Amino acid sequence: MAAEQDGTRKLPSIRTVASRAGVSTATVSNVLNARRSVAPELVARVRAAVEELGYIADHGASRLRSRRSTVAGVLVPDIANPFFGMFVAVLEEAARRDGYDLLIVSSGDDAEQETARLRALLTWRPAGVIVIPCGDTLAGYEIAAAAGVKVVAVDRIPQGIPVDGIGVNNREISAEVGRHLVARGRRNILAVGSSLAIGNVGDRWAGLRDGTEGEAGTEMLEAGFTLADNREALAARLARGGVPDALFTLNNVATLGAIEALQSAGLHVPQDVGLVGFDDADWMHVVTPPLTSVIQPIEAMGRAAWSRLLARIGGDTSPPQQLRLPCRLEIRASSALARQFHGAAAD
Amino acid sequence: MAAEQDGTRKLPSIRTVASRAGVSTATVSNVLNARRSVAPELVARVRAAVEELGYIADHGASRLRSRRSTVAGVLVPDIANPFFGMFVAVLEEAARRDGYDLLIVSSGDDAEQETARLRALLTWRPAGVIVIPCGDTLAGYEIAAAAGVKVVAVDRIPQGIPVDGIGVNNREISAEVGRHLVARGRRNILAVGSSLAIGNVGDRWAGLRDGTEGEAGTEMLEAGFTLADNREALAARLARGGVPDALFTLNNVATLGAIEALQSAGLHVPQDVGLVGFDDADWMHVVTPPLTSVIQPIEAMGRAAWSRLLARIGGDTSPPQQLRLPCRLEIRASSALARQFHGAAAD
DNA sequence: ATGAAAGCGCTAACAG
DNA sequence: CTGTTAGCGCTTTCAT
Repeated sequence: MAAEQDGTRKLPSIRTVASRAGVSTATVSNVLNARRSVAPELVARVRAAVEELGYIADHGASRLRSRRSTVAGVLVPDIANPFFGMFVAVLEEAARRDGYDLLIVSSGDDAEQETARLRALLTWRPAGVIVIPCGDTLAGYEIAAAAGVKVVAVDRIPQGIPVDGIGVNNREISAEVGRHLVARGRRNILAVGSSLAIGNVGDRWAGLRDGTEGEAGTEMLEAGFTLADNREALAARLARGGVPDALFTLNNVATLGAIEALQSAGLHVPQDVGLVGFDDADWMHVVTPPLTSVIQPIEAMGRAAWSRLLARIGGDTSPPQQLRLPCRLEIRASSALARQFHGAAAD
Repeated sequence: MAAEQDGTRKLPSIRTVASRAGVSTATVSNVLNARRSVAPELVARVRAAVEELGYIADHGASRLRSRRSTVAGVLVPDIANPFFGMFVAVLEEAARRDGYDLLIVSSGDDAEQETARLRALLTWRPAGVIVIPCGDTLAGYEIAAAAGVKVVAVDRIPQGIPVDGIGVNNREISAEVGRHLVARGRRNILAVGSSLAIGNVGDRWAGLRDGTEGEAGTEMLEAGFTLADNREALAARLARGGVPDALFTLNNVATLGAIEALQSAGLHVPQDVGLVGFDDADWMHVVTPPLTSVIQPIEAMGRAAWSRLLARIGGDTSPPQQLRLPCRLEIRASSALARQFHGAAAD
């Protein structure tokens, strides 16, 4: 826990500024927050004093008295995952422009941690919280609700809870992936995702079946959350035989794990196995072959999430909204026709 | 700025808990913070009241009165960059275990933003700040110092400022890269980094020259901070002719940009050009060919940074320490011996 | 338009 | 061991 802070020099407070400018603390506050109009001369004196003293207002004290918070919480599964990192970056930019700072915490895809971290966030009395839940039921939602803290869920939209949700058209775009693979001659598709306990995974899996109905066999592999888990789960599946002629990896970790497992198994993409990944990343353009992937509108999601939260903070009491933003399927060589490549290799 | 928060139900305060438990607020505080010993029975009553009311202490108010802060600031160039994302993840884990929460902000590799964001952090009166500076002079350091906020610099260690610094052995490991490339028959090495204004870049460049002295020609290309900048700067350089027989990319963005530029130019790795990158990432194992890269001890850096900061917060007033952690050169195929291919004219 | 004073939720100092 | 009281830095009445 926090240790003593003996080195903390006493900072100038609003009182220091007030006495230096020869005004009351109320006037300083009004100058700094532009809430009531103040005579130009006093404004100048206050600004000068602030400058000379290097005064920096204490947002905590300000929030305590005014009951207005300018900090928002962000809860993501893992800040080290580039997908979430990019999302947080967008969020930060948007929040900053509206004068908010961000408390960012990770749940590690663990429901218990999710609740614990959410509680930790609430101790700072944020105006709102943007959360990418672990599962389909936002653990600890009631706590936030009871605290009057606005919640916006992103990516994974929790069921049966009255919160705004921002997600993508998982099922539709996955159906498109299914049709694409069928059109490329794939007849035996293995979907690889973390866990069907996650709605997104279920939707993507369902979408794949929509798009392949009657045209190709499908199979689902729940491969866990870490890179190592994914690699090993798929390796084990491939070792069991009945190798599929296409893989649809349902998130970026699964995609990387699949590439590793395929390389270990000596299977070639796209000749032996076609590959389409959900989530795009810069490196997917430069692997051999370049990866066909579903590009999520991360920036739009971040901006939408923030503007929704801001609206709620501002008092919007309309019914919970759910927004599904469209993804785009970027077709590259990893899902090309198998025969094309066989022919090319033979020549 | 912050809007009204009309929806904010009034939360139970420490007074609510106290009256429900039939004790004073001081006793509640003592139970919750374990600062003074309290009779077992009262402890039980307080805990029960906390539970029933769903009480969550207000850290802001607590900090205001106690002058002990349990929040730390983190300032990185870009949270979307996986390198920084991983670093922040390590930091978060370490901080959490010590009861601290993290305010995370990005500077966008812009010195002006760096100062602005640092100021924003200080409004929350953090116990300390961990910063990865943009350049070699931590803009706005005085502000933090004046506020008595402890600062630890990571990755890029600022010069002429009395702060603790955690970095890596850039020069030594880069010399090793140089020797490695020479041993693999490379005689004409191009280093690609963001800008020599950054000490790390300068050190890595110097290290390369150390390791190649008299054995190979070297050249430095300052390619900027974004992926697009890097790709284009290198493409332009390659188009000018005099193509080198090896590239040493000085950070992960440069590495990706280099791969893209080489692919566009139709140059093959390692036949035409050998490639070694500073910074490792999971995807570098699965590209063709796998990339030789310098692995930074991110986890150790994060932990060292946190423990340094914690020590300072705890009152450590020893002279500023600089820690240089060792990197490891992971040799893969991208820096293998060039075959008898001769696309690259070593001039 | 400005100032004086109260009080946000909490903990520290002081009594008992 | 426990309660009472003051006050952290700020914003907001309420007077003027």
